[in-house]
Amino acid sequence: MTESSSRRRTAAARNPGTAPEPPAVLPGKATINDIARLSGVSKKTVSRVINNSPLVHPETREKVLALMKQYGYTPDPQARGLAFRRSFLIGLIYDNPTAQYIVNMQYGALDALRDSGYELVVHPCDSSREDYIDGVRRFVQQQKLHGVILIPRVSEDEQLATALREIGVRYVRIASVPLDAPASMLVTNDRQAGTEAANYLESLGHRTLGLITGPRRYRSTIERGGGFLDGLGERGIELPADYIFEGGYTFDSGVAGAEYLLAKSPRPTAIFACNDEMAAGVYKAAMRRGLAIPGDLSVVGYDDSPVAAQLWPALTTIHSPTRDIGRQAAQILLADEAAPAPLAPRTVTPQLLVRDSSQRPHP
Amino acid sequence: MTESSSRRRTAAARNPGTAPEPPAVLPGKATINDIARLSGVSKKTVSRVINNSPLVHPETREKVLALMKQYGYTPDPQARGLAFRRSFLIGLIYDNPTAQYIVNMQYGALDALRDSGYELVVHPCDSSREDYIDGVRRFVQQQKLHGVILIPRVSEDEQLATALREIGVRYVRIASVPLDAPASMLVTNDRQAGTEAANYLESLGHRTLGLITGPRRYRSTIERGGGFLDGLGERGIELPADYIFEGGYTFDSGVAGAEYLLAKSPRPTAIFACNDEMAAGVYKAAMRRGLAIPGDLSVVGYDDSPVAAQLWPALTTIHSPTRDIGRQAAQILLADEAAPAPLAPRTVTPQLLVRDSSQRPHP
DNA sequence: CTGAAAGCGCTTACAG
DNA sequence: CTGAAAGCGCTTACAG
Repeated sequence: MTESSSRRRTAAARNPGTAPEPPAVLPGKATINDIARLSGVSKKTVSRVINNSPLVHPETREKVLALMKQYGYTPDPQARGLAFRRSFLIGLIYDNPTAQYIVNMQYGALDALRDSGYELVVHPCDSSREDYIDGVRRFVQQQKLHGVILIPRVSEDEQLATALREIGVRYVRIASVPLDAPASMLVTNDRQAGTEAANYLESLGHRTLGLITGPRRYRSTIERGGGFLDGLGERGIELPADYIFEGGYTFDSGVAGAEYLLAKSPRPTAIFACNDEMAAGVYKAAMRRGLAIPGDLSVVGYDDSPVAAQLWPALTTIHSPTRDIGRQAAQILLADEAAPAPLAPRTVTPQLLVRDSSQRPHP
Repeated sequence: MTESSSRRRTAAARNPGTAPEPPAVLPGKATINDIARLSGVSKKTVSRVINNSPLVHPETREKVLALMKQYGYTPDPQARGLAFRRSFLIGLIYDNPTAQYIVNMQYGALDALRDSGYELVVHPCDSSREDYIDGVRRFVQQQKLHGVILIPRVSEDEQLATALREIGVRYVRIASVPLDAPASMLVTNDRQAGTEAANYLESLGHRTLGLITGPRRYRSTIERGGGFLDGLGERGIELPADYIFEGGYTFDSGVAGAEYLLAKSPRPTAIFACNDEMAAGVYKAAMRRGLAIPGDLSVVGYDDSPVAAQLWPALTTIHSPTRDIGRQAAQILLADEAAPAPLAPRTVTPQLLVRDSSQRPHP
């Protein structure tokens, strides 16, 4: 009864022997001391219950759990954090990908964090700046994060991964190739998805195709475009180098790529753009030339961003289950550290989503 | 020297008299005790420096500040939080607005939080659920948030605001009308922007116009659409009720609204859609009918979402400085509580952004 | 202007 | 299986 917090308590709570505890909530929020006193055990035992220690008698556990529930007790994350020397926060680190991608990732991560006591802290950064890794390091150390999720393109940066390893924080890298130990990777099989796009267009009958890639320095570019070329190759179609345009994942670069490709002879009957923004640019270029989509030109994008459904005709594209990926990433960070590491990285394969921008070419 | 942390320190650090302190970092992170010991004051004085107390001798302050800098010391937010009984986290609470809107808001808020020691925690929720306020309450109380930012539509919910007031957490509501005390409001003058759209279309010469609104239950709908009607009225144009369609802020509702309006006689020569998604739907309906934009139909949207620039022709729309709004919202939450409350709410007026989807009507 | 003591709500290390 | 003591890194309340 010398615990300071007991001063705030009601008389009933102070004299556990006199009357049954009222189900009413305590004034102010209950603490571990309150639960300990009410259940007649030490706070260390309550702590064991909180932390799922096996070293608690089942009956004791039940009693403590019941009281915690009755009083709506949840441990204070700050106090736990101080004692644990780490917080109950997960960081999401990214450098300016699509808004929808970020948001879906956040929803997914939060799906996994719900009711876990963990929360999500967002940290956008500019990976083109020399000192961005310092910024991430400060963020992680200052907040003593429990773990971080890295999404492309920061996920592709080995220097960042090295810095995080030095700090000793756990992380998950979401990328299109296994860049790290399986336990800290979540692979999106962009190559396979690119192949699927190729197979689909070939099966429609297209033989003259164009490809608009992303910037060469991104792994996703290599995988998406490479998979597309693989797929065509397997089906006996060789895409000449001058039917490949390196875009910048922007709308304008999509316009430029399409202008270039549509001026070629023979003109491609189908274009695969490695993201939807560039595919929207292809629409613009095609329409300006009076080419009908999909009548004169089939277009396939990548990402299934909001614009894909809002273009007319609606864009055939590759759908990546981003929310699900976010959920898995957070789950990996929450998983028991003692669990055995997986032998192979978890892998997700995006799927082709056929809409209205693709059909057989003119005979 | 009986502070436990001193055990970890180097001999040099333990004997401040013997040699000048090395600029080298301490093993592990420096704590308030280290800084206190090194500067020869009590940790309470260091605490005063941290908290900008005026009750510190300038020389003392300088010395402490210098040591803090030399050792890269930053106070532990968890420890401060535990002692302060609140955290250094700002919550962003929202219910499924546009991805770009959320992301811009996050960027803006983080602009303001940079180097402040505060971080941003995101909390999407589903305001159509009965118990969503409980979820927010738990989030705020559990994390002992320093403040929260509410964006539409949760910002329009009086019950939520009441619950937050009861908890005693500060909040900023971003909404199109002043729903609360000026100190906790950030108003986007959607009405004025709607009027601007009307003035613009009238000045181009349009006399037969159509309006596609959002759901009636949103304040933004009332303001955007109302402002548009105001603007037309001021210029002597009365929009008949059957030239107004209540949409749902979705692409499909935009299609439906345009199908309806374009079937009318006389056919409107211009349509104002209260968000860009619905405007994209107008494009689809117009194109299906073989109507050229802007030749046969001018279209104005609202939001300046990514799709606006990616449509063809590029969409004339209303641009709201969302990132700036996010920055201001966070600044309000960080501002000194002792500062005098503003007499009028801060107000931001979105601006018309003319692109290629609007021109004079056919003669 | 400065400091010693007690406390915030938890956990670790040790003992039984 | 359980607990008393000390500690995590700060601040409050009090005293001078």
